[in-house]
Amino acid sequence: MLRDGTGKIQAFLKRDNMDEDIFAAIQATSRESTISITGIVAQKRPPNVAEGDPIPDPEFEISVTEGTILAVADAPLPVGVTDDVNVGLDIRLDNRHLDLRRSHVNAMFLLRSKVLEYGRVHLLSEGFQEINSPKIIAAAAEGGTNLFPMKYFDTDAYLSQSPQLYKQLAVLGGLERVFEIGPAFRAEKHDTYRHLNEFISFDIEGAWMDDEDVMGVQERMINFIWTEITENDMNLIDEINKYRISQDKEPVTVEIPSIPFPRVSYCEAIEIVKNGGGDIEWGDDIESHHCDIIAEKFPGFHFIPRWPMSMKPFYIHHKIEEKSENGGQLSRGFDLNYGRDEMTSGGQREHRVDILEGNLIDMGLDPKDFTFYTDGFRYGAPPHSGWGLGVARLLMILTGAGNVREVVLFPRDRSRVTP
RNA sequence: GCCCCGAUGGUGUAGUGGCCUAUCAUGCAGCCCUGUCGAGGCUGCGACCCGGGUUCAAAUCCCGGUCGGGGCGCCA
Repeated sequence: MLRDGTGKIQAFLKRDNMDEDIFAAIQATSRESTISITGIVAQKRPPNVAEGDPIPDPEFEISVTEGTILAVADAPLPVGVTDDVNVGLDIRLDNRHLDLRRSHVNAMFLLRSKVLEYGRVHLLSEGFQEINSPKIIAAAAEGGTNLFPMKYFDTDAYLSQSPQLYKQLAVLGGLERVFEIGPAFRAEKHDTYRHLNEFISFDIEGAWMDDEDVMGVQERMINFIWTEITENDMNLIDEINKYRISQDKEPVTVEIPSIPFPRVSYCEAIEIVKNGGGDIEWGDDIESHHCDIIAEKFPGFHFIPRWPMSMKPFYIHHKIEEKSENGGQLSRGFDLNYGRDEMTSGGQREHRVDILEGNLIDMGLDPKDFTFYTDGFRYGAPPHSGWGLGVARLLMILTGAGNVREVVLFPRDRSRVTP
């Protein structure tokens, strides 16, 4: 059996058709060795089937006349490419180059490429342009998460944890609608199925748009991706499902999510969690176990808009008249969840520099420490909004992967920096 | 950072104090057969994470280490 990037086909060897030495060499070579063959493509002899059973579609094979062994594979293989045995994720990742040869793994990465392609196509169609922002930065672009420090010649620098500031500066500069697909680095010691220390973030930012506008962009983009996959790429889903069925796992289905996605405001979400028996109060974060309760009612994509301002970063916009029933200030920040998992966080940004500085003070921060951010807003700024989406998390939904590591080529987590 | 769990041939596993010179599958080696088609048959190869301890006896119990898994926090 031969396999290359485009599929697999059986090569039929017969002593009479070829040189005896070549026949013996190919017969004797190890699994996964790389060979080149010359031969005639022919329809296979039909298999014997029991009476009454349908005759399968004709298949093709190559009747080999010549061949060369290009590279011999060592044996045994550290991970079986065609073996029936299940292999642990850690061993697979140590040998990712072999793991990728497994057809369902290969299919997952083809699908990943398609998701990025369709996302791009859709954003371009809505007038967004692709940008690239620096990943080496001098200071935090966004509060909260820990940064990886690095040496930049003689000064200290960090790996960027978000393109947030730079995509905003691009919008302020008049690029109006921008998006970026790029890496983000977070020095958090988390260890879960949905976190990595390096991940690819799908980010957009648009001028003259509010939070509702960019939620619209997002749901249309996701709807477009799902639609295109349904129309063009079900062969990849089938390949994944063939494997899943062999492992007694439920096959994945691709159901195009209808738009608009439900909006479950933060205040409603709190009520749902409370009514579902969760211990939560207005002003608390909605934690994973709370999301489980919400997901019972909203198992698919759903937005959670209008978080309390106190829980969102200083750069999120708020309208002073938008308060909760208990008088708490609401914001224009939102999340997009799928079931229990957070896919996106975004919102309308604060474009007024005096309010930006007021937000910092309200949060107990010193505006002097954030001039790298606020200085960009001193010369006029349009209202604008945006979001960041975890690409691997989206892929988890489509592929049924239980871990983001499955859909990231060479994942970087707390305990893995190789290969 | 917190809580829980695990480590047996290359890979995935069975085994909870003596029945283990350790199970099964896959793999590997050799042979036979074969238009077989991720084939079939036979024979063989290959493992109890490391260091201490308890015990007449440890894969199995205890302690420490290393590595890994799951959950939480935080987030995308």
